[in-house]
Amino acid sequence: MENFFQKVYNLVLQIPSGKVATYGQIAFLLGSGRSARIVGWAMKAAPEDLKLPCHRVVNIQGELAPDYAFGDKSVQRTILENEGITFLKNDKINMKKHLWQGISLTSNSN
DNA sequence: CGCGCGGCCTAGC
DNA sequence: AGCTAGGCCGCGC
Repeated sequence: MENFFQKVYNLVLQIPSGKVATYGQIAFLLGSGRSARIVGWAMKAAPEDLKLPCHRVVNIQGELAPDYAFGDKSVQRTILENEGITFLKNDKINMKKHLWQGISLTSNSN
């Protein structure tokens, strides 16, 4: 039985390069759309050895994590750009284009 | 072991 | 567009 955190890690690890997911989406997939905050906490509590692509996890507005997440917003942005993510002029991720929809409807194997 | 708070959020006012 | 309130779980005391 995995904890909520473990579930979060599992989902986040399933996010492919060039795609991004929102905390709310992940939380929803976990069965709790309100627990998006826990997802965020899971990021900070995520062990480095998991190589959790927390940079692919952003809020629903497409904004990057606060500066204290990666130490600097530019870092996360650079990583995402390297992943193929495109940004809007307002420094937000183009959610319309890169929002991860890998699970939701297709196959709920997990 | 139990209560309390805080958090990379979200929706509502 | 900015702030408050809200539901959830892990960690600290």
